[in-house]
Amino acid sequence: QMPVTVLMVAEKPMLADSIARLLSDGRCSKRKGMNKICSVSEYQGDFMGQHAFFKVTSTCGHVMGVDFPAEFNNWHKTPPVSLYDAPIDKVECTPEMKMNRYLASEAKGVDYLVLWLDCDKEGENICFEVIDAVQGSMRKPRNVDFMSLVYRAHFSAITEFDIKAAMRNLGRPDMNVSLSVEARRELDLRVGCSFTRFQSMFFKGKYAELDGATVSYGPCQTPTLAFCVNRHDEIVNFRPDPYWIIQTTFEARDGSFVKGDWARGRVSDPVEAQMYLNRIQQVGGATVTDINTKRSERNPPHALNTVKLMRAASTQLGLAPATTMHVAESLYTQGYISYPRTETSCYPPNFDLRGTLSRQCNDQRWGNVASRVMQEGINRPRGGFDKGDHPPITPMRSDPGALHGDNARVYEYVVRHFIATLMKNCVYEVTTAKLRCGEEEFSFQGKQLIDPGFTVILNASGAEKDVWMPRVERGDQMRLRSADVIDRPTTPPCYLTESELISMMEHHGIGTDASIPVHINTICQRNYVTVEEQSRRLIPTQLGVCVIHGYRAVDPELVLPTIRADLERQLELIATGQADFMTVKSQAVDLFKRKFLYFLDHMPTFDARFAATFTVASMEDRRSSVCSKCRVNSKTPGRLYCQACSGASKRGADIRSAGVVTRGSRGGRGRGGTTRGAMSTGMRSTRGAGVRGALGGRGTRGTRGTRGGRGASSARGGASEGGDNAN
DNA sequence: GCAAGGTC
Repeated sequence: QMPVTVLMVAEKPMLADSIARLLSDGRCSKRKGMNKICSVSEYQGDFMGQHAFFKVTSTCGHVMGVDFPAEFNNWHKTPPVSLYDAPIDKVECTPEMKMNRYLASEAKGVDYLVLWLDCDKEGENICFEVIDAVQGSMRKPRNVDFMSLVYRAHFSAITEFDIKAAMRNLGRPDMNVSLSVEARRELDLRVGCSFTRFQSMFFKGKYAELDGATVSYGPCQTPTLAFCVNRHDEIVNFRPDPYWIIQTTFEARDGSFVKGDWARGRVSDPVEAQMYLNRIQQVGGATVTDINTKRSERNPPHALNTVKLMRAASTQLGLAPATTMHVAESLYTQGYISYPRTETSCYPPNFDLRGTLSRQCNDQRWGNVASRVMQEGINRPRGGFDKGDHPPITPMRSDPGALHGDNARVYEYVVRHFIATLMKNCVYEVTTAKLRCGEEEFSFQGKQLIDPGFTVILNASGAEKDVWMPRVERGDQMRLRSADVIDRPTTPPCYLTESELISMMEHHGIGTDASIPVHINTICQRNYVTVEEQSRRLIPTQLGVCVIHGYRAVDPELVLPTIRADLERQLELIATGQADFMTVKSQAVDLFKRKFLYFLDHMPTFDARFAATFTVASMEDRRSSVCSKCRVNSKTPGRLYCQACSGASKRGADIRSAGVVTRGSRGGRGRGGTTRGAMSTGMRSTRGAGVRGALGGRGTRGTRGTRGGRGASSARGGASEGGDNAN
């Protein structure tokens, strides 16, 4: 009997390898695929009761991407609003990989297809990309529905147990889930590109400091920026609130001094504070009324996942998330650490904790701690979540001293974190003494470390330290050595740290573990924020602030962190089969199209924030060929500054330091003129036919009239919606 | 040239 051939496809080369090894009990042979990136592992076995020849390979993430047809990618010939109705092409993500051709060639003459793509929405979508790629070359018996030859493996961990169980219980790929991803991809493209193109063209040449910058919008990047600007606004709008405290020093029996914390904390009236001070000074001493010792413990951290690594590397190593992931990737490919992109924060049940730990026992830096943990026995960590993607990030082998720089530092963190997860709680005691001074109460505290536990290896900033306090007993009398009224204003919050921003993004479901560093990079590259070197705090530039304030004035929904969650909720209806793909998609496209048209109508409102911040590039300025900053006669036509100076502005220096503007009458007219100009550039089209004639095709007046006429109710609906939202 | 999502 001839064996059947089964093609199995995973989402990344490394996974194909693992799956083949696990399913074949290590008896598989491996060869390189024709695209040099993927490989094929082959083995013989059993499939549906038949003798079978298995070929396990993979894609490399998505096979296909979305884009507009070439003729829509000319910014000047395509009105941005037409991107809401434009056709969308699927193009190969990475043409060099020739992924479609590769998959088709491996599928030649194959009888069955088993899809091992990641068990998330994107993975379900890639399933159908693979199906499209192989459908033409698989063997198709007559009178058999092709999809009956296609199976989907559902697995939640890359372990022998899970993978073999998945193979025994194969299901089918879920078209609805895939369609929900398709809808999201389409929407992100239409919305992101339309707003970005329109804004960039609107502002082109308008303000000196912007200098032709791309003014982008995106459903992830913009809410991310909004988090930073929110904090900026809190800081700017902060009004210090004065308050008064009483600072006291008491003397213990042994002659040592200790500061007392006033039970009232603070008062808002200086006269009142003075009154209390007088009373306290009259009493002149205090009695210890209570001593209370409380035991506290801190748990070791959960197993390390991507988000935690990025946050720790930002705060403790001062590395940008993108840098951290780049370094982690390189450590992974060199075999130092496990796969670094994972959401899972607990070890799988059969994880070899002891083996992993034993490989660290000879290291000079932490070997003694690792050995001690080996001897005393590891503390199996509790808590954390298994997201079913990959095991947590752990060290795989020791470093013989070969690693340097950031590689060494990230590796060290991964090792220290791993060892910490296997150690005991940090235990300490806090002793609080209460004092009575007439009617007033004070207290002071001391802290004693009982067992440092995991904190000896993970030198986190919050490591518990001993805090000294004098020895006192209940009933002790303590002399008041000093008492003063101190006035203190409340202080504004600090700018967001990168680590806090990552947490907020994760909490609101903005981006994924893999895309969070990308979005943070984007808002830096677009000149919306700068990162303070030491603290890694994100400080919005004037441009960043203008963009967010502009949207808030027109349609605040566009920058809310919920905008993505709301969309995902709609898409979930597609995924669960409760709603039709086309219906939900066109509703969402329609909603954003209305928002976009509303935005166009209210461009003067949006622009007002920019006009109040930046210098209008006058016509003379634009015609002049002398750079207005360095006065060198080498300026690119149409730009205010020469190449050298505008290069500096691209790094953010200019926009940050941009002064407040000159709003002359000429500037006002100039702005109006530019507005119309940009609008008509955006709306006028000679190629209206394929693009829903109503929105293109006519002159400026006609366009506005036509749009108003055709979609008056919807456009107005958008308007009132935006208005309601503003309240 | 534009978004966000995979992965290398």
